[in-house]
Amino acid sequence: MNKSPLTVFIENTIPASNDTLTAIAEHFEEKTFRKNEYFLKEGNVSDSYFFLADGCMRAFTFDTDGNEVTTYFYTKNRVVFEAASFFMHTVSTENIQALTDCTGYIITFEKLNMLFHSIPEFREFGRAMLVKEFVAFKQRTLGMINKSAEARYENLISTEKEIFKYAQLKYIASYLGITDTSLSRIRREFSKK
Amino acid sequence: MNKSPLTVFIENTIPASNDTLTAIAEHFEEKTFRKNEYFLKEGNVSDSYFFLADGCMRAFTFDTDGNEVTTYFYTKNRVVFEAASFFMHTVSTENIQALTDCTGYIITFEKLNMLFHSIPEFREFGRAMLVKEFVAFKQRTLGMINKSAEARYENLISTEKEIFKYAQLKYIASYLGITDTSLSRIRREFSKK
DNA sequence: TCCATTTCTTGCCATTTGGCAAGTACATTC
DNA sequence: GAATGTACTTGCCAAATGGCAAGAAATGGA
Repeated sequence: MNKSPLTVFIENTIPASNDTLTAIAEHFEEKTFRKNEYFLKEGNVSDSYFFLADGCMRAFTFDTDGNEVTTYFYTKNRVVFEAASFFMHTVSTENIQALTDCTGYIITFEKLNMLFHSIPEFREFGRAMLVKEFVAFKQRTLGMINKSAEARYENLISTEKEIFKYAQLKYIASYLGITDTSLSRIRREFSKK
Repeated sequence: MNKSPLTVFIENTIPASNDTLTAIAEHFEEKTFRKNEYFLKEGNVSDSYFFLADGCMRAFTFDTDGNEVTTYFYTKNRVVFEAASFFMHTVSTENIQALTDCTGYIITFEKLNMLFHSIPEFREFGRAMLVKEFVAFKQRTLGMINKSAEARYENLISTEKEIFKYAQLKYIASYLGITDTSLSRIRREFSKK
């Protein structure tokens, strides 16, 4: 079983010896999701931490009018989990669904906690992953403010081109906070340039 | 020195005995900020954790066009710190400034860490405060999406009325993601109802 | 391969929000 | 209390975005 992308990811979060990294990685299990399958359904607790080795997922929720709103896209070599639910053990208001067939490595909250206790170097990982998620989320959010829809689109396509390969435009539109109609028009203007 | 609001706040984050709470509170120092004084300036590291007993502060940054954007308002009985900078020890891109004269209790990152080690019950506080911040930030953000400016305004005035007592409308406008002109018009329509 | 379904695009027009500039209200200072 | 400055409001028009419906393109079965 080749877990190399996983160990690289762990190493980027907290430095550790190769032996330790391998030992940690051993506790993850291979896991696949089929296209459209749910990683997390709202109303449940997000109690798994999933390293996405290949494929694409999206998180979404519903606004007050009942419209689906995509809140995030997960791509290759990133982890998938809903931090608020995961760390608070509260039910999630978000859904996470596979946009393509996905493969990766999964571990439960419980097992992860066990590892924190048994492997000292790994202890800081829990906090580090939380901080990482938070900072990324905040930057993403602040980077969106006070920009036109077109600017947000250009930013997304230049930084996350992969998403456009897998996600429907209507999902991308709601992620950008606009309608699919508007996104279509923005793309037309953009392609003229 | 009456630190009661502070101990109540700590207790709400992690349950602990009264003696422990008092012991923890003892390590905070009284601190005041004058109106317009900065708690944090961009380019510096947010290394203090400030419990705001009275007054109002705001966080702001600048968008790509150089316009000031208010990102948060801090009110009575909440804590003030910039989580990303605080936990990562990186320089902050945000400013935090007092909107009124403020009083409260402050503690440094270093001292807080010391307390985590010396008071076992307090250990989880660091993680808990991070999770709390994250969840609050995420809810705030998601609550804003796909709502009209007027709906965002109505939501703010009903949940955070206090802010309107202290903050200039132009700050509130940029927090809501609109211009002061638009906010003024929204308020006119709103007051007709 | 053909049909049905879904996704995406487009035209038309409505609504929301912004930009600017002028005017008003309010506060501060001398 | 007059002068100054800042915050806020308003009118006018422009720009951005949305809503709807129809059509085009892509996709997925059978």
